[in-house]
Amino acid sequence: MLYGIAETLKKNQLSITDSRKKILELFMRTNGALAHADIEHQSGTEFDRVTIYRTLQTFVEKGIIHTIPTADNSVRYALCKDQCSAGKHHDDHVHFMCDACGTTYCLDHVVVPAVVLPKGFTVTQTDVVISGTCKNCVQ
Amino acid sequence: MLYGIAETLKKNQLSITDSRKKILELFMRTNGALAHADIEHQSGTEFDRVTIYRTLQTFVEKGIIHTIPTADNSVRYALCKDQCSAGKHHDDHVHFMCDACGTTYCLDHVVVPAVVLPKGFTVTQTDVVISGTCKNCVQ
DNA sequence: AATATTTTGCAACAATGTTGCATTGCATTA
DNA sequence: TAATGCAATGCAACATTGTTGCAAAATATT
Ligand SMILES: [Mn+2]
Ligand SMILES: [Mn+2]
Ligand SMILES: [Zn+2]
Ligand SMILES: [Zn+2]
Repeated sequence: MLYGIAETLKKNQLSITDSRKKILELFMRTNGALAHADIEHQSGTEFDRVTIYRTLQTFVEKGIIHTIPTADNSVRYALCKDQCSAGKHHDDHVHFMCDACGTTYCLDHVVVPAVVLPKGFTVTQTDVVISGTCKNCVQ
Repeated sequence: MLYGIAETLKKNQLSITDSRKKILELFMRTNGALAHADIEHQSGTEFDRVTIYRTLQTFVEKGIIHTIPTADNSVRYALCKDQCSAGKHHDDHVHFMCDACGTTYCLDHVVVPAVVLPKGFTVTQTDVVISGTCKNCVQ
């Protein structure tokens, strides 16, 4: 189920470069979502901002990571754990953002509830974003 | 239930200025959410960008409008129809964004479903953002 | 009408994101 | 393994979005 770094890149027909390896590795060892600034500071090497933008965009297109909508409209990314592929994301899980520590979690086992809409509305995608206190911040 | 423009401003201890009147009026006659750019172009008078930012911020603080999280992380605002007040929002309704026309709806009568989270997680706020095709765009 | 308080517009800045292009690095093939 | 073609990177320049300080203007209060 879990693939290595080079393996994941190859499987998605991406050439193996230093930035892609380091950024993907950071996602794999991180518990929670990452913002652009996190990647800029924690990826080990100092990559150009533009390179990071382009790498993230490529990963999203290939179905390696997904973006997360947040209540404060900050952009965050997390690894896709489902069977996502190029152009087709299936990340139907709930996202949780802790008000105390700021961590954003993918709650992969919490299924998004079905919502009944008024007549005439067709659903393509449902995003559930919950904020509150996480399991590490309760006292 | 529906208050006038000056009335709403007074009730929230806001002085009645041209920008606040025009921007609040725009919200009241608009069906759906507004982005900063919409307000800049449709408020009738050309207000400074900064004035618009500050007016929106004030309205959010007073509970006159609320922000809407979107899948594409664009910032949108809509009138609060519930009993929101300074510092306390109660906009527990589902938001819908049409992929065809771009309109963002507050579905005031669609209640946000309860979501059961893992042990240790405490919920403060649940946002449900649905995208798809709206009632005006189905063919 | 005079005064005190708020709000506005401007300028300057910060943060975030995009594009074009020369240089560099990766993958392929000989 | 060396030569080649193609893709990715870094840099510069720019665009968009949002923030802050401050003088001038507008609003509220007396
Ligand atoms: Mn996720
Ligand atoms: Mn709403
Ligand atoms: Zn936490
Ligand atoms: Zn529509």
